[in-house]
Amino acid sequence: MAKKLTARGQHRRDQLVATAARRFAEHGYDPTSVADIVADLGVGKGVFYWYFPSKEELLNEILRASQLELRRAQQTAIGDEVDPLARIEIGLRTSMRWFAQHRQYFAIQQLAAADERFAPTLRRNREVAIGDTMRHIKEVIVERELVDDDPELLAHAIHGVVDHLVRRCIIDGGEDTEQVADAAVAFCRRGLGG
Amino acid sequence: MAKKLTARGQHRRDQLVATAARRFAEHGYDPTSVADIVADLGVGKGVFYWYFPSKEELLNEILRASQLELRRAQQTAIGDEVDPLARIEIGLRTSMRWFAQHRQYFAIQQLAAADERFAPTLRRNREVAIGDTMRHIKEVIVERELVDDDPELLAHAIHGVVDHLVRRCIIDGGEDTEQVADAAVAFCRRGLGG
Amino acid sequence: MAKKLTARGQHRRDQLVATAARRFAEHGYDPTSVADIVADLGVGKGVFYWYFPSKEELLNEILRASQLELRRAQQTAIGDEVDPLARIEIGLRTSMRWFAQHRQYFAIQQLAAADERFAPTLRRNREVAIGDTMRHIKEVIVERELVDDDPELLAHAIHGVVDHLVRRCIIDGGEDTEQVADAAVAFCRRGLGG
Amino acid sequence: MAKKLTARGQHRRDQLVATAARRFAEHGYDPTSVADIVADLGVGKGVFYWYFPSKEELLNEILRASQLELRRAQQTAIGDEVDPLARIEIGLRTSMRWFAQHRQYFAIQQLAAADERFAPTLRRNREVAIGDTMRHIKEVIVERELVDDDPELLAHAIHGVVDHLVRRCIIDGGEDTEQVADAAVAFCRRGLGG
DNA sequence: AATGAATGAGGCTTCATTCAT
DNA sequence: AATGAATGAAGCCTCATTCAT
Repeated sequence: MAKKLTARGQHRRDQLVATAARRFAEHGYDPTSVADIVADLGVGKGVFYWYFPSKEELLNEILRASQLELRRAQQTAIGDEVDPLARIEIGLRTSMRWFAQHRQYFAIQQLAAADERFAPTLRRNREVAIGDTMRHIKEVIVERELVDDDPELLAHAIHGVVDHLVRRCIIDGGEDTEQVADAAVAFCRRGLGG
Repeated sequence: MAKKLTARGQHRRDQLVATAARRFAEHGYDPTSVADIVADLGVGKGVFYWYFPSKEELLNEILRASQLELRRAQQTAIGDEVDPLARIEIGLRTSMRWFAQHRQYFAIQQLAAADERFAPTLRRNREVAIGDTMRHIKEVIVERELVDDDPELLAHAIHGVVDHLVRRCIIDGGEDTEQVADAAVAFCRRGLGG
Repeated sequence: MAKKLTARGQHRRDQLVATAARRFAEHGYDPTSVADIVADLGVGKGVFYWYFPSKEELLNEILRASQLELRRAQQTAIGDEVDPLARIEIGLRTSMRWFAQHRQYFAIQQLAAADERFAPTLRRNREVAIGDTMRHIKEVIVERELVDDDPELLAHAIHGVVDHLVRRCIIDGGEDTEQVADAAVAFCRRGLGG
Repeated sequence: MAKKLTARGQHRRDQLVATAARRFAEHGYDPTSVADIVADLGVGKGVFYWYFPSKEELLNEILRASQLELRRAQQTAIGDEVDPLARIEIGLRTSMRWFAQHRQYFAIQQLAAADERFAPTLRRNREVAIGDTMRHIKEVIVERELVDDDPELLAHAIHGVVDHLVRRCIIDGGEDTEQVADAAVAFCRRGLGG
């Protein structure tokens, strides 16, 4: 599937992804042309199609890759923590920090969410993410015998809190990431029946 | 500014707005061409430009008009209610019901939010909406002597709750509007220090 | 051929001609739309086509009418002057004054001269004008026995002087019409062998 | 600013300029569509925009380039001639021959002169050309102590003679270029006080 | 691995003209 | 006489994609 690339080729490819991600985040998907992207790097148009089959597939790949990165960051941070509530807290804090540091990926997700062409990729991403959170929540429910709660709904609620606070408070509002994360953690712990 | 329109003209114009809104909501702004819109109505392309100066301006107008409609619905529902907390509750319930019934406008707002071309219009809309809510919140703060709280932040929080629950629970999740609204009201009343 | 018009109709028609002439002179023929013209008068588009069969025909008419007017002014000024050289001088002075006072018609002639669609009308106009001048010149030639000179060439030369001095000195340069006319007269009298 | 072009690219570009110049000269600027130009060469529409940013800019470029060419021809012809009057004569003859051989550029200048979109470029061109002539005239004035004459006015007069004789006698009238040039030279030498 | 060149469909918009009322 | 509405061809330009070198 994936082409073998030389070190130089991998570098070029990374440059293209980074440049495209920046422009997509700043101006949107359709308003960003392939010509814009390659012009930013000062290379010819052929380069783009050497590394990616199409502009649409590039955005799909950005969406998949960014989620993969975030997920790895979460797994590394969680390590072998045994308390499920603590794992949720770590995951949540990691998400907020990661989006605060990679704002273009947050913007790209918002933009893709309003575009039917990327719905399948986003749906798959969301299912994975919700599944991760749900596993922790189920353990919490078992531990605390909260048999009436729907773990999927709770997972959605947590993601909603993260999503909204990142956008309005951190990105738009410029507030301190750690403080906002503290508030989010407090809210979600209570929300999970603390 | 606004052209004089006959009854027939007003009807055509309304048809164009409705058709465009539906297609924008379903497929996005850029993927919807003016040709698509007029083809849906079986009229010539010139018709579009008789009523609107540009495709971009049409979406701006949809954004402004939809907010105006929602606001009127809220004002009618609030009537001369004197309790500020009750006014907030009515406004919130009205919003959720209105978006549940006019889902295309919700979709259009999401789509515009990811597009720099519509940022000015959305910002103006948001300032008006936040201002409305803030007026009620300030009265609540005075009544309850909650001098430490920032009314603007609280207003944002309330709008965030409405926004998110409408999207994930009502539109995506298909849950019952009144039940979701009950939850939102409960949360926001507690959030305002109830 | 020509429609019977009420007094009010004639007034409307004159307004349209004047408005169109101004816009043609200022912005050119193609860049001036019928919509521009009627909008200037605040009337509907149908009005234009009530009075003129097409935009192209309107410009043709402006060209013919303006030459007719200028010619009448010359004939009135010449009256029954018997000296052919004096008639030429009067015609020349009248031309320059008339163009100085009706600059839009000068601009329209320049513009039409660069447009093949109006070549036939302009050619007919020019033939009439050259013919007028030639008649006087022939008398001069007979009187002075200048049998070697070509009256048509001399007529062209005179028109060239008028044309050029009007454009560069009067219209572009803003110099005094009478002084420029004096110079033109002196030059042409010498040019005719004075 | 200017793109790097391969030999093939430069050839294509030259073809486009030549084709466009011919059509502009024959039919005018607005009546010539980009589709016409590329169809003449049997290439796709995109080719045009690979080489030029817009149709308007192409005409501007033609105006600038043609004046540059003429000016070079004059400078080459003048060489190191020391007599200013002789330099004026050489410049004038070169102009008339050049326009006789490149009639499309003469037509394009006329057409641009009636179009406000090209006024800035034409003004700049004219300033350069008038400046060239003025330098020679000033020397003539110093040599002959003609302190009362305005060099700029005289330069305009000379250009007017060239302009008019080229149009009416050479292009329209089909007369012999050298004979017309002789007459122009004689006239201008006398005009400069010979 | 990369480039400049080319394609051609399709997008937005304009406009002369026509027509029902 | 006049209007608002409509038409649809045509214009300029963009762009994802392909290709020869």
